[in-house]
Amino acid sequence: MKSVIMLTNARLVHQPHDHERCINAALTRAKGLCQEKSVKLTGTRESVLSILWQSHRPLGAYQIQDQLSKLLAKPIAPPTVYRAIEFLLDLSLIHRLPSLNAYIGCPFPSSQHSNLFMICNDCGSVAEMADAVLNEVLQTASNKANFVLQSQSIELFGQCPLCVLGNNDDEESSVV
Amino acid sequence: MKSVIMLTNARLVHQPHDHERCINAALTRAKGLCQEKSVKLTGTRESVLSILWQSHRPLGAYQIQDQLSKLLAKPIAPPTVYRAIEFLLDLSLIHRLPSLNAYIGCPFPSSQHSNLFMICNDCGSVAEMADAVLNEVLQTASNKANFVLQSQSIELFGQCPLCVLGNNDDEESSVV
DNA sequence: AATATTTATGTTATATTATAACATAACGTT
DNA sequence: AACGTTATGTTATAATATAACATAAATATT
Repeated sequence: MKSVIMLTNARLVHQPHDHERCINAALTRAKGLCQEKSVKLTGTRESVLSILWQSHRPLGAYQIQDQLSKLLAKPIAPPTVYRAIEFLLDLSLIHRLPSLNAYIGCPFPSSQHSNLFMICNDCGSVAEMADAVLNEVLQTASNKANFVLQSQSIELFGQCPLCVLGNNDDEESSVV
Repeated sequence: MKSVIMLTNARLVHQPHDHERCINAALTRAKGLCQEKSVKLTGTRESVLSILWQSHRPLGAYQIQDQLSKLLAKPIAPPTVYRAIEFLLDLSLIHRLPSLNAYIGCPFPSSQHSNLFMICNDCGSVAEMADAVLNEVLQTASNKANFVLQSQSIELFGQCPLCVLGNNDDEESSVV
């Protein structure tokens, strides 16, 4: 029996929505998780998380740096950014998308799940999905090869529903 | 009806074998494919492909550069390497592993297949697998989200059979 | 409260991966 | 041979990431 059949933020990502709720929910989750784990969500870390949640598009480390510098109104060096990223990655509050060298907020941290991402080649939006069936298939495939599966990175590239419909006129700005 | 149920080089990768055959087969396939497509497998390109086939471990661009410089006995600049890489990637003679910023020879180019890689965290070996069931599941997942799937990158990390058994003493050198 | 210890951040420098831009050479066609 | 095309050489630099050490802030210990 599986605890999770499927979990995704795809519908949310792929249609207009009250994005403030996404941001608030993410920050609330993060605070709870940090308390739970007795680690500190410092100002810098919270700022980076909040920056990553400004949209459903991933940001590169140096994009984060730019925004963090503006937000804090002082110059920020790369190590500061990468340290915050590392902290957030460790808690699974964010994910790294290896194909893009970019980072994105995780919509359901603390739930055990595979990281499947649907990346829109047009607008750059990224939706995450956890699918029990997929995990089983991957496990089965690994078993066949006597490979002991420890972690995985699944990136799907294509067109999101909005871009398929062509309604996504200004693709660089339309995805919140 | 599927043309391919499952295709993998996992058994080969994960056990001692006559690796010369791997190399020769890869070069032969490459020549055939290039002829077929009327493109040229120049010396540089063939050298890079051959370097990538020296083992079942991926190499970074600058590792390729080192080896290419030695092989050709003259200094090689990055663009030369990246051009050869691009050429080989376009023909699917090699793959890029985004998580590793590294490149590896493809054991079955010209067959339509998803790129699933099983990457050993211990010895660094990489086996490739094409699985029709997996592709279906990914297609289904995409459909559920109205996402039009165009391409994918699937990387599995874990322990290969040899490393699980602990027989892989010198892990850096044991995987041919 | 003062001190020590740990944790987080600042700072400087540099490693690693990848590409842009332009020059030259090799090749194929007429 | 002259031409256009394709491939490679060359130089410089962009983009991503980390090492190493210094300082500061927070927490614990006395």
